[in-house]
Amino acid sequence: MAILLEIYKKLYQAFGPQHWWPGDTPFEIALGAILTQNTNWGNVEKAIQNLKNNNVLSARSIYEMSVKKLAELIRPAGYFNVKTRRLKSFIAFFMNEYHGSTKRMKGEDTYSLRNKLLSVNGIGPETADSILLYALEKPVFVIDAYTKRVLSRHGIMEHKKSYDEFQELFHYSLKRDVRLFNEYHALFVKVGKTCCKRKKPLCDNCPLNVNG
DNA sequence: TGCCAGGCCGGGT
DNA sequence: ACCCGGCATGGC
Repeated sequence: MAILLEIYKKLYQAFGPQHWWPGDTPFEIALGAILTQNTNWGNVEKAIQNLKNNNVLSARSIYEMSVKKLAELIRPAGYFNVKTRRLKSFIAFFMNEYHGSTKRMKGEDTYSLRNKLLSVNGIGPETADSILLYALEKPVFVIDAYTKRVLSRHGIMEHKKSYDEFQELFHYSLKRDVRLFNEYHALFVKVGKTCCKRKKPLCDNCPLNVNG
């Protein structure tokens, strides 16, 4: 299955490096992963900026913050009531299990850490894997709506297949490399935003269609 | 101006 | 094991 590597090369040639994740620290990346659930990244940036402007972008600060205050600050990210609960759940887990230290969290075995993250209310497979890959630099491939759309539209895998089935395709086909997984997922988002959009059945000058 | 955005949960079948 | 409604703001 060298096809996945071929696709990667074409996307990289077309779009270049994406410089992900757009966040300064592992903790900020983890928060961003929760805030961006089904949400435009631009809105997430506003929420994170609000936290920064109030000097509360830390586990301890958010842990001690009232629900009302947190909801107010992350409001631009949408679903703010739901996401306030989810941020609180994640940070309670983060404080209890790792004393608010991303280094400690990073030291845990990837497989068991993933299962623990999935047990936190509000963290599903994509959010867990985004934290593992982009915040903790674990070689875990992130599947999202764009990945499914692009692969299904190009006949690589049926859209209805599960998250785990899509992920296995990458894990079995590619070298487990953090840099590769980082760039590849970011490129799926890029191509999904630019030329593989929802309502367009197909697009000309798609870098994956040119030649073959 | 309606559609879309880097999901996930809980209840029902 | 799937299917679905709910959750909400802001940009185009």
